[in-house]
This record gives sequence, C-alpha cells and structure tokens, in this order.
Amino acid sequence: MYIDLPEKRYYKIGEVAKAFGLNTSHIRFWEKEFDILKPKKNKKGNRLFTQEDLKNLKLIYHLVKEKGFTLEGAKSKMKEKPKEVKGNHEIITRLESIKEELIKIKSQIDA
Amino acid sequence: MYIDLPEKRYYKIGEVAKAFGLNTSHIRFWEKEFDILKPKKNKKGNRLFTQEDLKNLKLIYHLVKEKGFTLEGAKSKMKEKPKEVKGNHEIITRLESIKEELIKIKSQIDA
DNA sequence: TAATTTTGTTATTTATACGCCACAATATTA
DNA sequence: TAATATTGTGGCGTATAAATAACAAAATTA
Repeated sequence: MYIDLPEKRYYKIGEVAKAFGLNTSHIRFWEKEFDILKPKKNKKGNRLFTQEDLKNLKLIYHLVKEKGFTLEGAKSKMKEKPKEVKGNHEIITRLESIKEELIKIKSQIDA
Repeated sequence: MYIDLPEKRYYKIGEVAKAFGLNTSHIRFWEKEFDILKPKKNKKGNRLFTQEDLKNLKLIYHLVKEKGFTLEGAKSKMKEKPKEVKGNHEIITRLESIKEELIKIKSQIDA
C-alpha cells in the first residue's frame, strides 16, 4: 500500500483512497468507525485530509490490514495505548523510509 | 472467563468448554483453526486436554477475545513472535494470579 | 441399563467489513 | 458550453469470517 503523495496541505478523498489502494467508501466507512480519523471539511462539505490525517489512516491500515486486528481490536488498542501505538508506528514508518533509501543507494552501487 | 479447574492430568472437552465459557463446537472449531491446539486423543477418539493445551487455549482466547485479533491475526502473531507472545502471556497470567492473591490478602486485612 | 457426553461432519446462523448504487451538487476537462 | 469526473449522504446488498447448531453413532458415567 501507500504510493507516495506529493507534499501539500490538503488531500482529497480520491487521492487518499488511491494512495492506500482503498475506495472512497472504505475511507468514509473507517471515518465513521474511528474517532481518530476526522478530516476537516470545506464549506461545501468536501473532506480535506491533512498529513496528520494520513498518519492516522496509515496507523489504522497498519493495525487492521497488516497486524490483523478487528476494527474493535484496533480501536481499543489505540485507546488503551495511544502513545505506545503511535510511537511504535512512527518508528516503523521512519525505519521503512530509511530502508527505502538504503535500497536505492544499494541499487546505485550495483549499477 | 476461566473458572478454575481442579488439577489433573487430562480434561475432557466439556470441562474445558465450561471453564472458558465456550461451547464444545467452538473448542473444536478453534482446534481446526489453530495448529497449536492439538489435544491428545484416547483410543476411542475422545479428546484429552493437558495443562499445556489449556495454556494454548488460554493464549488463543487472550489474543482473540481480549486483544481483538482476527483468527488470522492471532495465528500470524503466534507464528511470527512465538516466544514474545508466549512469554508475555505467561507473565500476564502470573501477574494476574498474584493480583488475585493480593486481593484476597487485602480482604482479610479489611475484615 | 439408562442417562449423559462426545465424536466427526455438515448445515445454519450471526457478525464483520466492507462494496455498490442512487441522486444531487459542484468541479474539471474537452 | 457540453461532457466527464468527483464529491456528498444514505441505504441496501454481500462476501467472508466466526460461531453455533444439528445429526446419528459411539463412548462414558451414574
């Protein structure tokens, strides 16, 4: 999952969905399920996802799709250990991006 | 969950089910799902649950019913981090029983 | 022996986690 | 401008997962 998105202030639901390989209904469904996921809305009601929202979404994705929690399990995990969960997940995310970097460097050396 | 069972070598499925508040179908269902759960059988085919089986069942129960893992999530968690999972769970179990003890002691002091 | 429990297999039920569609409003592209 | 695309809300449909029930035969227990 998670194709890189360009850096910007707000993302539309379609971009977000595509980046995660989910459809927009799915994103909105998770939004109903998870209190943590609360994108702003503009005057017309369109969702504006911030980087922070993306982080939260990524966390949900991680727990549900990668760790194998039920939605309820993921919710209570986030409620009970918000710091641990968020902290761990940020560390994992950072390590993953470093890994990407290293792989790129390696491929350059090989070339 | 988990009413105490008397100490003995083997437990029948009915006793086990009652102790966990599950029905026997459920136990057999989990047995099919989780490789880790493999009670012996006597010559006639009746299940004989050992203490070790109970531990494993307790662990499954913990992950699925208390932590909120899907069955798949619980399986892969046990596969990927068997020591961590088992170790943690044993520690939790021991601490819980110590807690029980302490509560008993406290109630005696209060009296 | 009679009552209860257990067996494996299969069927059924319930719960979870979405997917899809309708319809309207707005935005983008040709 | 016209056609196409995107977003919204809301509701209904559904695939899969998870749990339970049903069954007759065999075993165990009282």
